[in-house]
Amino acid sequence: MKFSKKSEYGLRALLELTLHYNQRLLRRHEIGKRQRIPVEFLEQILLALKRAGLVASHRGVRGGYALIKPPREVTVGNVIRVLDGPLAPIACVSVTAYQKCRDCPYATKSYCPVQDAMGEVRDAIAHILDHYTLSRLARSKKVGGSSRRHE
Amino acid sequence: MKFSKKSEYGLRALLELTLHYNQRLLRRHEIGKRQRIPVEFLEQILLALKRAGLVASHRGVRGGYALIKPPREVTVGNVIRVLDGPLAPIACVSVTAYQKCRDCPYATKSYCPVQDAMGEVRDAIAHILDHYTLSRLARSKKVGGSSRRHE
DNA sequence: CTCAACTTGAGTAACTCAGTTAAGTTATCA
DNA sequence: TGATAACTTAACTGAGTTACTCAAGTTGAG
Repeated sequence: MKFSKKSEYGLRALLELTLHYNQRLLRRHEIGKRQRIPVEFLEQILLALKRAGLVASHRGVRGGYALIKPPREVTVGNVIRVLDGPLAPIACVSVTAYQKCRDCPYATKSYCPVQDAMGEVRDAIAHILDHYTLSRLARSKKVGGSSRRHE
Repeated sequence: MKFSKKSEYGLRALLELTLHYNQRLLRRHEIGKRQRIPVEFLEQILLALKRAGLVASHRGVRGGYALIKPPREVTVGNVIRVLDGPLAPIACVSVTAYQKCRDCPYATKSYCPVQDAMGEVRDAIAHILDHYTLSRLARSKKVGGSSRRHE
């Protein structure tokens, strides 16, 4: 039950692009240095985000990357689905990538206990991440309350 | 962002044991057949659950496995943490296995945007799974509402 | 004292993750 | 127009994980 580095780097890269939204292009090297992401790996990530229509790139000496959708309209859920695949913890409760379980004794029945529990989890994750926008991410400052939980 | 087969099988095995709680021992072969779990793999899972104090086993001809904690006191969260490790989607928001991010530019600061979002997710997952008990799992019948979502 | 069960550890094929390498293509500016 | 600094694309790799399988035990009821 983990998100990949790809998603984490992707979010941090988009955060950087959000901070310069409508201002200027950022070179991958610049993003990589500021967010401490290996540049060649970052490349792959930006490419995927480009194919998904979230960022655009310009080549040449004054080239670079820019966010092309308003930060308010891009959610963390969008980003993670592009880079990590569906949010659902098991395929049989996925909304975007449903797959029937093979070899599950409940697959042919009208209910499944595990599906029941996992469905709730999926809904909760999706509800949070599909409402968490890049602009909110960019606004986050000192945390108070439940984060920084150290233990 | 996936739970492993191990967790899924583990839950289904415990479900089977829940149905015979305080009644009789179940042989691994019996559990494996009814829940369609490869017996040798199931073995490993039951062993882990035994070490975690959830089940007990008897050897010999009339041996088998039994749940030793009341189904009402065992949660899906417990089980998944035993079989899959911490629930948190990234280590820096884990309550049970916190680890500082290496090489994150925010690691030394007093806030982190990604941590913020992921912390919410962790709390939501934990809240659901730490309240979902085996007895509830065993009671689940025909689903109505948000499950069986097919798409 | 045997046989059916559990116990333990080691092994493995397939896959995924987190990058790296290399060989391009484009666009700007001198 | 040509050097150069950027992006583009695909192939490759080493380490680790997943989902098992195999083999050689140990235990205890009958």
